[in-house]
Amino acid sequence: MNLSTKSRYGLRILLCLAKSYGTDVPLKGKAIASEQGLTEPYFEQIIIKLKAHSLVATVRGCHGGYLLNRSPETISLLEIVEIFEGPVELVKCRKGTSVCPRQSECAAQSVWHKLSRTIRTELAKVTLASIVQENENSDQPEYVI
Amino acid sequence: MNLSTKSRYGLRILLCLAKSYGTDVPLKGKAIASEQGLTEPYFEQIIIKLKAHSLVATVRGCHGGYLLNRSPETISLLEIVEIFEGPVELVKCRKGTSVCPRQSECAAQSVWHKLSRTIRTELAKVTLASIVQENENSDQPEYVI
DNA sequence: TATAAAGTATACTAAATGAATATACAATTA
DNA sequence: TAATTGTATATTCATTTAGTATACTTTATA
Repeated sequence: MNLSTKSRYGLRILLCLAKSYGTDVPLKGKAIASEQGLTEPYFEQIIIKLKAHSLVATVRGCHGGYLLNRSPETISLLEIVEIFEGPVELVKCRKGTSVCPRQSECAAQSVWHKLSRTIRTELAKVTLASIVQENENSDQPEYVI
Repeated sequence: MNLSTKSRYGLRILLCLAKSYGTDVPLKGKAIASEQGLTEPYFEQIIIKLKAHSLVATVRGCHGGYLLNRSPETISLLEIVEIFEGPVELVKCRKGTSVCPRQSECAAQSVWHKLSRTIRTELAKVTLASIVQENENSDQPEYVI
C-alpha cells in the first residue's frame, strides 16, 4: 500500500506547474528539478510520462520549459497515480483475462474489487486545483489526529 | 497499489475459518492449504502471523488444527491487511521520525495522508462476517461495471 | 510409550520491482 | 552555429516478494 516515489514527485511537479498555470511562461526543467531535489535525468523520466499522457506541454529551444497542458480542475490524483502505478486495483486476478478459474469460490475477490473502486473514486475527487486551493486557505494542517 | 499475495491468502484462510466459527472443530492446516492451493510451509508462514496477532487459535497434537479466535464481526480487513502490509499509509515520510524538513512546503503530503485515512476507514468497515454474509445472500456478483 | 499427526521456526533462493545514475542524442531559437 | 533545452535508453544497485526447503517441537492415541 505504498505509492512509488515517482507518483509523489509527479504530483509535486504538477503542483509547481499548476501554480503558474495561466501565465504562458514555461518552467525550466532544471529549476523544477533542483527545487524538488531531483537530478535532471530522474526528473526527466517523470515528466516524460506526464507529457506522454498530455498533462504537460513542452516548449523546446533555448527559452523552453514545461507548462501544464490542461486546467488544474481537470487533473485528478487518480489520473496522476495511474500514470505511474498502473491501474488502481488491489488485486490483479490473472491480468488481462477476465475470468479466473477460482473466481466462483472466491468471495475475497469481489471485496477487493469493490474496495479498489472506492479508492479510485476517492482519488478522482481530488484535483490539482483543489489541492492548491486548500493549501492557500490554511496554513494549518487540515486534519488532526 | 497492489496487495501482496499474503494479504489475499490471509483473508481467504480466515474466511475458511470464519465459516466454521462456532463449532469447536479445528480445521487442519493441510486441508486449508490444499484447498487454497498453497504449500504447507507457505501456508504456515501466513497463519503464523495470524496467530501472532491472535486472530486464530491453534490446537496442537494429532487432532489439532486452527480455529478463528474471535468473532467474525470483530475482524476487519484493515486489521488483516496491516498484519501483512504494515500500516496502511500511501506515503512514508521519513519513517519513524514525525517531522520532515520539507513538510512545510509539501502540499502533497497532507493529501496523501488524508487519502490514507479514507482508505483505512473503508477497510475497517468490512468484516469477515459481512463478507461471508454478502456471499451467502447473492450468487450474483455484487456490482456491475 | 512410541509414533504419527499436527504445529513452529528459520534460512535460503530466485524473480520482480523500484530508485537512481549515466550517457548519448535531437530540437530549437537567440 | 552554439548554447540551451528537451528526449531516449541502458545500466546499476538495493529492496521486497514469493516461494521452497529443512529441521524441530508438541501432543493425542493406539
